[in-house]
Amino acid sequence: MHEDREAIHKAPLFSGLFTEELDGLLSHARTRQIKAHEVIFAEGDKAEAFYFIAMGAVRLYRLSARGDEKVIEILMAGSTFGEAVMFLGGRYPVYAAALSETRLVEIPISDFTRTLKANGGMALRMLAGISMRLHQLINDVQSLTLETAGQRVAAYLLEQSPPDAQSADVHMIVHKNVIASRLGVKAETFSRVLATLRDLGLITVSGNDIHIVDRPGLERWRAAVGT
Amino acid sequence: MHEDREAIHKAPLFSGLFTEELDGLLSHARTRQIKAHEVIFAEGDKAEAFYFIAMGAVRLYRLSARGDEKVIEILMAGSTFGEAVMFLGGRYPVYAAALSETRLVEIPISDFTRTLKANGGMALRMLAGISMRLHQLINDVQSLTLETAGQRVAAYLLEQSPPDAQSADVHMIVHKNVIASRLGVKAETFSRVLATLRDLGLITVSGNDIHIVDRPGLERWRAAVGT
DNA sequence: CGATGTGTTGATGTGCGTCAATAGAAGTGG
DNA sequence: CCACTTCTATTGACGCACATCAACACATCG
Repeated sequence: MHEDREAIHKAPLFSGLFTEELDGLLSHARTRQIKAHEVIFAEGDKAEAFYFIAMGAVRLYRLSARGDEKVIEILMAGSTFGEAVMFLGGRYPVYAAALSETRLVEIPISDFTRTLKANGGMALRMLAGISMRLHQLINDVQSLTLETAGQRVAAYLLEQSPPDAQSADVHMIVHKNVIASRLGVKAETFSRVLATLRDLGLITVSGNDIHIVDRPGLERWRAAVGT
Repeated sequence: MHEDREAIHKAPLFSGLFTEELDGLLSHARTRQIKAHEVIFAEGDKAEAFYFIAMGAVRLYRLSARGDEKVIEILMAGSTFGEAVMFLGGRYPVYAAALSETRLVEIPISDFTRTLKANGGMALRMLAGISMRLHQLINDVQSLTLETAGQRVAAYLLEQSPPDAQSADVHMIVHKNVIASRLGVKAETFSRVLATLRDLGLITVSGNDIHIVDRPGLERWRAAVGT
């Protein structure tokens, strides 16, 4: 039926669904092709659907009264978004925009709640998924208040690479200013931190590829100073 | 049966339960009396129960590697905590400690998940509750990155008072350093902000009671400068 | 090949944290 | 009920991490 059926079935939220349940969920789903930088929904918009990213990448963000932007989350293909907020008075609490050419599967909320009621396990998996995001946000709040910019950047590099490796490669798919905003840092500061890490011999940078030369050293630098 | 039965039934999460369901939920519940400053659980502890606050107040917080503390949430009587994280690998992601003499009802997770499976509506209400916390954390992340300390303090005062009033009274039950940490500010800065607001004639302070003299003015001050 | 966007680096400013001193408030014990 | 300790809050002086402003290097693209 749907061209992205298989991919959707692999998403954590839906992996436990039976074939018929998935069909029911997707019965009114439609595919949307989104151009880079295009806004998918705005904060305050009525939430009538949530989304599965079949291809591309999406950023969720907030705008301050002065127009400054804070990226809350960066989402890649295979993720869902918008489902965590549907229960919240029916309004999206964030903006969503495509970071690159993106293909989305748009699933109406009504189909979703119907499937949810019929499938107890799905409710539990969804609770688990939302809990993970909750946990992530708690981490963000902590690091925004208790850690330096340098520590946050280092933490980002470390969590983008396997924990037990001596060295690793991190490829930054999205623009650096987006990552910077996600980390709660200005783009200039992000650049400077990478420069000092490079000068310390902990990493090498070429374009959007960062090679972590000395992971343990990076961990130590993070714990010790972060500046 | 349980002395706090009625109060528990009024909590949003449980208000839709039938009598027998509530009985099942509370069948293994026990009451715990907690002294001020006592730790209820630590980050990383195995999550085997969640809690209803029958009396008193609780703070949820994180500790940095250097021992610095960030208050994530302040909870008063009638609230539940710990239920949002049970799905997360069975570990609490935060510390919980009593802010004053506190009486808790401790409900084992096993009873909870059983009730959850039997009651689809409860799963939905729980999703709604977690979504609210998620929303709150998104707000926190935004204001920590895009607003000044002054704006956060002003926002706190404004959300503690009715939106349409010209003036209002805010009573701070917990110590100012706890509120400050919740807002992501040092206690000294919190004190200074209140002082400038007082000097501007927007509020008056006496002990733990703040009187908002000019709410619209406070809103304007928040939007305009925040410093 | 100019134009536009992204990243780097330098100079400068400042919001807020840090350190420190003091004043009250609250609790303790005789 | 009053000395004494202990804790919370306030206020000042100072420093620093990071933002801001600005100039420039590069890359991409029509």
